[in-house]
Amino acid sequence: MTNNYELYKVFYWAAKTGSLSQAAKALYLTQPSVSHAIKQLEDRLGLTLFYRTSKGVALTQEGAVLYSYIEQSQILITLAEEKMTALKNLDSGELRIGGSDSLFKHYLLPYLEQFHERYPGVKLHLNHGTTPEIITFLKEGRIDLGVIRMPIVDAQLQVRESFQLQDCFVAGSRYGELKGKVLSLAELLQYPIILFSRNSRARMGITELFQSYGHSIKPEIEVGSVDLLTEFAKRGLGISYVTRQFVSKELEEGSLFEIQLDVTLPPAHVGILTMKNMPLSTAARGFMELIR
Amino acid sequence: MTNNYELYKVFYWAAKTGSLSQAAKALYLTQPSVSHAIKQLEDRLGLTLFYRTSKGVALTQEGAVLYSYIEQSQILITLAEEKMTALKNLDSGELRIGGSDSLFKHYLLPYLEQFHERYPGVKLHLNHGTTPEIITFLKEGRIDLGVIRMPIVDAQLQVRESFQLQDCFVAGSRYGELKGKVLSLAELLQYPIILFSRNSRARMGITELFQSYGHSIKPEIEVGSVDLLTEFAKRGLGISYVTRQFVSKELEEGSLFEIQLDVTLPPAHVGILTMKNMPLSTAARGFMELIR
DNA sequence: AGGAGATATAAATCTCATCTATGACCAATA
DNA sequence: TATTGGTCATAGATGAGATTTATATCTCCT
Repeated sequence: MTNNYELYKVFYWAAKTGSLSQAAKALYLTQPSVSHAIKQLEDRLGLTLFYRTSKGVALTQEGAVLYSYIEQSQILITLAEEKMTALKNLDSGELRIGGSDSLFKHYLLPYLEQFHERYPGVKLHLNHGTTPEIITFLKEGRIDLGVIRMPIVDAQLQVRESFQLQDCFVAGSRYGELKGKVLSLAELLQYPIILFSRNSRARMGITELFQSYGHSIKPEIEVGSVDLLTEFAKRGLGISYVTRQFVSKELEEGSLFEIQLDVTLPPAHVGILTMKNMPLSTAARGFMELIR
Repeated sequence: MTNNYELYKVFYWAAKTGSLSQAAKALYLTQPSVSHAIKQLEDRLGLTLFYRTSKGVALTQEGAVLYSYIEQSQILITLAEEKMTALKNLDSGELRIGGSDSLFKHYLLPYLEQFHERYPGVKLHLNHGTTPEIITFLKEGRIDLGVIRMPIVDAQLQVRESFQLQDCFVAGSRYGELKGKVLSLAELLQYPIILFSRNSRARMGITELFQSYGHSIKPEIEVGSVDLLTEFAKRGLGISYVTRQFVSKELEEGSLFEIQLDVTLPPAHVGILTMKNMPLSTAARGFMELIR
């Protein structure tokens, strides 16, 4: 059955308008073309589909049966095309991003707001998780892009470096005497240290750094969120290792201050992860462009 | 939007099989052809529909949305094609016949039985009515064919003469003395006559016939069905004017006998009516062939 | 390293959908 | 009754584009 589905479109319009000429107009064809197409369909099906009269065409019984099916089919295709246009124009669709809590809150939020304002039809799905989880989500196709702390080495992933983050140690008024001083790592370790929980990338980074200088950093307190790091430091429970940009408000208002060190803490980068060799959804592409 | 719906068929199979090569096989095309078609569809929609991998293709988010619509659409087309095949083969469909009660019962019944046995999937619709009603039904497209008593003159109708009917006068044992005799019309009119009701064709025919011989026939009793004509004659209420073929059983068993006349009653014909210049449904064509 | 599978690309081919031109038919006018 | 304006059908010419063949590229698996 090498049926050309194009014929059904012609049939649909002929039946709908009750006129081959009108169908031709609707399809931007000529009347003989439509006439020929209908004849072809009739030949292939082995049935007469229309009565031809001097003022148009009318469906036969059998044509009417066919129409009841084809009409639905055509409506679905029309809906599909509308949906596709909507997806293309970002009037519809969804954007699924994976990232850590803190990155969402402190880094992505303004972009997400901006994106949502510009494309209110696109649904946002934010998936929180650790870096390995994010990568798994990405590989399983459950998110369109991941936002994580660099570096990442994975052959399947496309990485785009974005924003630069600077980590630092901060304290509250309880340790006010340290303001303005420059501490060595050994001196710093005299004070109670508050770090993010063990499995985070920032934690791993700072642990390695201290080791490379011959020190071992053991936190007094371990917490599970950036907010708690900030809160604990403010209340004088210790010195927190945080990302400077994530506490800029506290630094400005003076509820926290940065501890100067005699070594330079290496900057970290935020990386935007996508699957290599896989096309981005239109929504994801739109978002990538926005944060460029 | 000069969208070739054929592309959706290709898309459907590519998505369904998850492989352009397999889709090509299913569609009796080559792989490059399918590859090209998909690319074209993607270009027209402005969206990427598939991820290409080394072991086939997989739908993108947007492709999956499209598929949800197209799948339904294609299924409907498949169903439509199956239905059309069934209609063509008379595994399905309906046959709508209009006719008089007596013609159905005495003339059409065996054909209808035969037709139903041969094409059990075709539904039969029998519409009873007078000749003018039948013609109206036909012109309104409510029946496929009409079975009526000839003659009919109507430019819009196609008439096919069929069976020949012979009308005659019959009586029961009450008038046994007439058996074997040959009566003139005048003699016949001495007896009470039972005729079919005024609007029937048979009634009009016999009235005209008597008039052409200078007589006027006025029935003692008028009835509305052939069955009553028979019953009344049997019970001796008068002499009924009936179609010989419709009372063959009674003539055989002797409960009625035919009255011989000195004039010949003209035979009537059964005509099969269809609309001129309008294609017959497959079912109707099948039936016409059967009763040839 | 090589083979077997997948898809992509390029250029040549040829089908067949479409067009123009015309005919035939019908209905409603003048 | 002839005319006009609408319908669909038919025939032949044409050209766009679908399809094919041949080849490249890539990935996975042995």
